Amino acid sequence: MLRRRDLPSDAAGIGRMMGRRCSDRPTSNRRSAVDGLPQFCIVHFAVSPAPLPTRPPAHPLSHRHSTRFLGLCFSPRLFMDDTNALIEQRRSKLASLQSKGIDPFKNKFKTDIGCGEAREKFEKGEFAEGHAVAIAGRISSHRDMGKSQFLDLKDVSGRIQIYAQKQTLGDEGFEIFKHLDLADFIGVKGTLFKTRAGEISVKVESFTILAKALRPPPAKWEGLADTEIRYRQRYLDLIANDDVKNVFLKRSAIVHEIRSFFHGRGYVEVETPAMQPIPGGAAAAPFKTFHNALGCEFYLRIALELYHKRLLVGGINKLFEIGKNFRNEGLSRRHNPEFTMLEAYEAFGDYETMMETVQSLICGIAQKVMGTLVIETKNAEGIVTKTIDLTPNWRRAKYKDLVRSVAGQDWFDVSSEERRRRATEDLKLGGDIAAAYTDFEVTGAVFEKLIEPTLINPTFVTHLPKELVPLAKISADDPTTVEVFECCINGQEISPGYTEQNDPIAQRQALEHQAGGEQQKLDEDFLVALEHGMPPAGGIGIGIDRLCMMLLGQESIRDVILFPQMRPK
RNA sequence: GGGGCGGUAGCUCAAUGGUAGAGCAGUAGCCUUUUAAGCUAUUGGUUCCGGGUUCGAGUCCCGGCCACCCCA
Repeated sequence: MLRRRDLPSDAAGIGRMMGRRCSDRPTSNRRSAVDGLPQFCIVHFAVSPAPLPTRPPAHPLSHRHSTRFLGLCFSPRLFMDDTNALIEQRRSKLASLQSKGIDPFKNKFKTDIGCGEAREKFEKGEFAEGHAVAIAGRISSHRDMGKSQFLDLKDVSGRIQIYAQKQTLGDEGFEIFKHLDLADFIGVKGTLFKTRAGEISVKVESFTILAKALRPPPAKWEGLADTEIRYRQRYLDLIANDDVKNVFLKRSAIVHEIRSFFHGRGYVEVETPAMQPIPGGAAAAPFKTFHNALGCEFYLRIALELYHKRLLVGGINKLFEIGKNFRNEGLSRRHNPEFTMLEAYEAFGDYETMMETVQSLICGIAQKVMGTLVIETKNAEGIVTKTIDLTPNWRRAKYKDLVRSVAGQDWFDVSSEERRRRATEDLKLGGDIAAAYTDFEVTGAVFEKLIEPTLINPTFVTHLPKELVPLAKISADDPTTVEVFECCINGQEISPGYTEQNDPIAQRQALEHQAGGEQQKLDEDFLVALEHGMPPAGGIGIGIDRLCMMLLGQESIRDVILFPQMRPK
């Protein structure tokens, strides 16, 4: 969705990230090949906490294997000298367990139900008192009563209390049980019951230590507040803050609904290149990388669009893709350098078709994931601070009418100099309007600063000036505008949609005009594809991160992205 | 890029320029249905880093790093 306003607004971040090579990326989290359980690097040294070599030894295996080995075992943070008394104590408990012949890092534990599920089923009467369960989870709190102990066990399904008694576990078993710390993973076999206080619990008959935590977790009650730790070590955030975990579980549900929506309408899900020789489909600064074997540069994609249109040419009539885009621009509450974009195209449709699609999609998600079409944001006191009503049909407004409503009915009749004067002086947008702005960019600033932030309930803004959108078709009823909508919700643009340009000659002219002869190379291969004939089509893009912000009431994009971009420490 | 706010124990936070504290967590005890369990005792600090002012700096000044917010 190529638009003028996508031009970089901040050159600060450019350069910093340039030249980073793929191979610099950290090794991703690995999973055990044996049973699919997450396996932490710490495992490999737990058995022998001997002094480590300062550098990894040369490894005789292939490149791939040695990389994997390094990623698993020689993470530079592993056994850093940031130990403190708490870590020392946990290590000595580990050593004590090992001296008893216990390996507190297991490969597998077979559960038959989740912690929260077991609790729920007992509550609903589906499980009777005494029902046997095998559960596993992380210890989230601990109440020591001497010869009996209460612990809370948590997994993704929720929490359940477990109750361990000395007489059940025996002297030896109980002694080992007392080696447990907050944050350890254990597996438990036992029976469901309700305590005197009415708490649904599992009476422990046997237990297995599955993973000993060698570092203390964040406080159980206060949670984790330090934003830097929350983002850099998101796993701690997820452990400590249930509401954060729920945001990401809901995000998964939202993406799941998007997929089923499009599959249900007969769309084909596609995957197109993230590494592109010419980054097109938007006007944004790209990241550059280098392919060694091919000996040439590639750019990380800034949009999906041009490859999707190639697929329309190829006869895939209805298609969608959910994927990462990368823009080498500033970071903010609403911008992350990599972000997730949905694009969808439907041959023989137009922007009207796609307005219906966007509305149905978002309403369907809201209904299924949030259970409502009225999204309320509450503050810390629980008072509703913002309400977004998604009930169809959504408002439609022409771009020029909206501008006239705030900038004067004669806005488009006066001279461009007068428009610039009014914007800077009367509308007090002086700081927002650069001297280099063209006339339509001045109007664009009026829209962006004074109108878009007010569009809380969904509004399709239509009939945008043709200069803003070079990839769309001219409106039949107003040739100065294009058949385009911008769907604004929550004061920000959530989804643009077009009647896509399928005239290869008009497309070339528009791109040449847009490119301005400087920063963008023309994607000739794309233009050749159009010359082979692209069916008329409607297309949309939806920023998934911003959609999640809106639906989940999050004010910062960093709170809907698991690992937001941070400057390396 | 500019402005603002901040960085203190594992976590959440205090501390007029004058001995760095609390709660939770931890440790050692007591307690076999507790639940932010309780009771007793107790450990724990390169106050982000580097300079400076001062008899004395967590605090004031300068520089840097990191993060968040606002603006561009």
